[in-house]
Amino acid sequence: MLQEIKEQWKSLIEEQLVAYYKEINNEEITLAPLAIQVPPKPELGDVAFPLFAYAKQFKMAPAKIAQTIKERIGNLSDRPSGEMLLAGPYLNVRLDFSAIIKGLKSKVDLEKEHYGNSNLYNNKKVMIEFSCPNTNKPLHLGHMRNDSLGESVSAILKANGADVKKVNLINNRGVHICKSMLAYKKFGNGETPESSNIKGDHLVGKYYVRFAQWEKEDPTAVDQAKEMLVKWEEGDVETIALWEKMNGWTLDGLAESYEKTGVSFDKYYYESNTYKLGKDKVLKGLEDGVFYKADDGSVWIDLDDIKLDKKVLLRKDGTSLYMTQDIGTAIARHEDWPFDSLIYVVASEQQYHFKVLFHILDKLGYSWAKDLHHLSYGMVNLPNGKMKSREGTVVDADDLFDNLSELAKKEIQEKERENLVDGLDKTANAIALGALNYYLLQVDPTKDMTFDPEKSISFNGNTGPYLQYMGARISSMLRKFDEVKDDYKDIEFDASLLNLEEERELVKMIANFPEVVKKAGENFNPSLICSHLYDISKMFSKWYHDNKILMADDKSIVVARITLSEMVLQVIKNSFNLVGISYLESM
RNA sequence: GCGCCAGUAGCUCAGCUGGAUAGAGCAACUGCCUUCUAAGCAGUAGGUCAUAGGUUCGACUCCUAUCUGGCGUACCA
Repeated sequence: MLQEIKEQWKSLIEEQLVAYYKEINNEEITLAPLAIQVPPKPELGDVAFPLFAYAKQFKMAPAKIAQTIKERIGNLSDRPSGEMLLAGPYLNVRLDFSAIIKGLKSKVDLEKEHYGNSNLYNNKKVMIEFSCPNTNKPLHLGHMRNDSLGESVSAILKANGADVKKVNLINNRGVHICKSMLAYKKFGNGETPESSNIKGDHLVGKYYVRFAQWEKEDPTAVDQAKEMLVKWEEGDVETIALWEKMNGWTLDGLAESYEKTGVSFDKYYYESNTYKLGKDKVLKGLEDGVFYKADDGSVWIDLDDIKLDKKVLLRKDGTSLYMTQDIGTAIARHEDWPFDSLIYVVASEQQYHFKVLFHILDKLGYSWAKDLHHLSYGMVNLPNGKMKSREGTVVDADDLFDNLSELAKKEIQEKERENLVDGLDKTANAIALGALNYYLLQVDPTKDMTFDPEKSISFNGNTGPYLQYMGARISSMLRKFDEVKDDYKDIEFDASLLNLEEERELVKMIANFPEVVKKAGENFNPSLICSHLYDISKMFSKWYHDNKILMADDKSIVVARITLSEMVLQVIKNSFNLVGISYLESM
């Protein structure tokens, strides 16, 4: 709606430019397409058309061109609605909003929770892999960024029409897994999550750390872990039994964490199930001459054709590696569910790995290798650098969440809103999660980010709770309106009453929402939703503060403003769904 | 060494694919609760957009070089 009118103005101005040029030079001209921009200040209008680009061809100052075109269009009897404003070299238009608002209202009313959705990925089957924990330790902040991104991008892709399948890959085999097993075997004394009262993933993590200590004392430790892996791949009964027990502990613990943080999957893959397929495919590739065998028996690929070095695919002892497993997993997935696209949400440090993986799959002759995409996200660092488990600087996911929830709870109690809220713990958890997700998604996914445990996640300012608070205030107001609704039965919605600057801005942001969703979908970028969400909330807050809505003197104005508030709330709710923030009716 | 990425206010981040006076939040200071939730609103202060060149009517944005930092280049994942 808004977009169409902008386009109409654009075409008209382009038309007039051509006509004007012909008039003064008596020849045809082809012009570069006119740029459509948004003026920096609302009082400058709603759309801006910069005319710099034509100065050379016209041999005329852009301001002069703008003025002339404005006059020419002014003389036309038939032109799109809106008022032209001259701002030096810019020809701006202040749009007539009543028609736009009406159209927008019926669209939002009709589409409700689907408002903003696009058909960008209609009929596309998109598989998205994220989280992918090791079964040797609990989740930390890095995983949380991964999980937030995975969930959010999934929701955004769905909103853009895709058929999305969320998959997890449990990294439950390899030397590192054997490390915690070995340490447990040596130092565990039969301890269990029940006997120690430690959450399973944390208990296993304890032995992973224990291994690191032992490794320093005993130089044969790593070799022992490697031997264990060989035994594991041979199916040694005792090793497998221990492995199953400890994996079970971790997975139970992880399931609990996922549940708490709103993370879920349509399907789980386990490397223990796919590595063999990977191995087979590598051996097949060896037969077909795609790979080669070194003297010691290890299998390699030469990556000279993509200007990289060589990469090992099977160890000399025959066991498989990360790459081998990922080859098998990808193939298994495409067989299970032939996707149009598979997105791997994995940290940027693994860019090389995926470049090579995609290349290998292509070499093996899988045509869908070109549909694989690595959504590479930046690291989460601490103020003094990287998180290091050995130095105990890892920010544990469970601890972080619990701390935030506790803070939220205190805040509710301090405000004496315990009884006004829909369950103290429930609300506190929702606030903690909203704060966390918004914090992690606000930043451009591709960029590294810094997390300061002391002060990073707050509940004031540009934060999740701020947004939830705006939602709750609108919700509260609408409830109050609902009680007296009958008094307004006969009042019709009059869009022309919404002509304050803030109201026009809110309308523009509502109208713009679908484009934001689409762009976020194109770029796999939830931060775009976040900033739009913050902008509209902030604008609403200012408007709400400065103007009476429910208490406005004129009944027609009440209806107009309530209607606008409803639209804003719908956009806020729909945005929440895309970035993992729960909508709270009261907080 | 080579490859990829980044450098914007004291701190954490935006900056719409080259346009108007570079914006938010936090922290600091100042106002505003007999009015729809003060987890709020408004204001003050804070910038040589790492540096130097180049392209252009116009550069935080594009190009080149330099400096700084991160990551990768494992028979770890």
